[in-house]
Amino acid sequence: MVRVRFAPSPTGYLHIGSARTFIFNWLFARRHGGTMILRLDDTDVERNTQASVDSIFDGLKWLDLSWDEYYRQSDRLQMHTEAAEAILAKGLAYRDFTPMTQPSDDKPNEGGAAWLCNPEMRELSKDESDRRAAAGEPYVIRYRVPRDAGRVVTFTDEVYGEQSKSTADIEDFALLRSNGLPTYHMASCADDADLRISHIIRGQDHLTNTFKHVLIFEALGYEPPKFAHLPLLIAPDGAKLSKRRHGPVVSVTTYRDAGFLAQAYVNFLCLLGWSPKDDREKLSREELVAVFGFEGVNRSNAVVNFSDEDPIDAKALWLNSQHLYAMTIQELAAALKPVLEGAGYTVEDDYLLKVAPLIQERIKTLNDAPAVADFFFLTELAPYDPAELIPQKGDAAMAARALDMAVSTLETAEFTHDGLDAALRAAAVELGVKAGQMFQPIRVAVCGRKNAPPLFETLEVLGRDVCLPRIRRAIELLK
RNA sequence: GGCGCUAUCGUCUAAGGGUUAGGACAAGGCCCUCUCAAGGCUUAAAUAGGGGUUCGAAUCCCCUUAGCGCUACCA
Repeated sequence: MVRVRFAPSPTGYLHIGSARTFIFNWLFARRHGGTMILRLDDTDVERNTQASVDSIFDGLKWLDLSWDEYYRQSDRLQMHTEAAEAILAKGLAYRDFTPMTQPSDDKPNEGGAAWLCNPEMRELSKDESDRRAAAGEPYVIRYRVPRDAGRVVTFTDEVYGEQSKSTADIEDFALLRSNGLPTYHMASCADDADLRISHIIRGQDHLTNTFKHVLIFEALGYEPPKFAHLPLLIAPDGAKLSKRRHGPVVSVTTYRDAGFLAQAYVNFLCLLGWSPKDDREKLSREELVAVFGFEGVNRSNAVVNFSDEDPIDAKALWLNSQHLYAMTIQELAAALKPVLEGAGYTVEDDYLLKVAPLIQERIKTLNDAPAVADFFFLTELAPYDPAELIPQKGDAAMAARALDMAVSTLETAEFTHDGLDAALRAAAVELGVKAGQMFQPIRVAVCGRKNAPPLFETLEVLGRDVCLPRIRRAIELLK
């Protein structure tokens, strides 16, 4: 039975790297008919915030990612503490009464040898330890990492393969803090054991921590789950993504607010550090579930490509456009409606259904829609430069003639794609100008700009009652 | 400093002993075309460096270099 968990600590917004970790867990669970667990690792009371919890839920909701079970570590503290006490009772851990060092002078062992343990505390007699604890002296419980036998801790990572580390290189890490709260290592392992997690899928920054976790599982008398570590997402400068250094690009809500489709963003994130091993780039959620596996996961960190000028990875944008093109008109219209309304336009469903196909392959994000489709919704066109009405290799007089001809043609033409096509082309021939020279002034008159969807469809959707006044107005502007 | 991990076009990646080292994004060009897109074709662009092993190495081994991670009573 596959049971996986995503265990963020609620100390910030939902980071895109965290989102990717959730997605890989989720994909793995869905692929194997397993259980997805969301667990808030909130043992650090100093740094947890409700705002962060909200941001995590917000982000996951937008990405449309679900979970089957939900826990908070803060609700399970007693179990963690008991687990730590049990390890102490077994003699596999000991009390360390060393006063907490000041957080200010904490450059970790810079230049020096690795800190392993304080032998005085490690070798404290049980009587002495019990006496001092009973007297109320504060202490932390440390794991007594086996040192004598030259032991090597090993595990097999599903992504990184065989891993081993000598216990001589593992320090006596803390299990329980002097305030009685468990450390991350303790709480995480106790929960993973208690929740019968089958696969721990998490960032590679935990790869070396895993040796400690294997030791804890062992002390707990629990067979360690399988581990799969994921390469990290990093910035173009090689540093890990941080809000302070890199800004909003690290937060998933940024992409939601930029008009991304959740499925496209999920697709993009999956392609960072994982590959389906064929040449597919655009994959639907179902396709991802069908092919996701650890064999496709890379071992080197992936760069999210952004810059100050282009804050969003170009490939993410391209993938989004691919998903946009793949949508049905109904789906597209539904996604577009709130965006268009947000821009202040009144949007009728039937009308939107006709507009949507015309802008579908002209937008890369939903947010592009208001600018691309404005003339479909504006009662009065925004001011434009009348010079735009003048076609290539033409002059104002030619533009005026074309527009005059357009008016008379459109007064009687059948307002369908084919009808307009035939009528306007015939008009161009009659005028003795190229089709493009005829169409360009009309396009600008009707759309207010040179770049727009194909003319006949556009006129058809807009209708005669909107087109004729706009063209007459353009003729005025030309004078 | 110690320990661990990693290294293919600018970026995401494929190839895991024998390939002209493939694809995608981005960039350039051409085609299509009523503009813009979309689409098609195309150009440029990579195995970090050095040693081995082998008939043959991007691929296996070692060293160097670089990057990242861990080295907290953070997670």
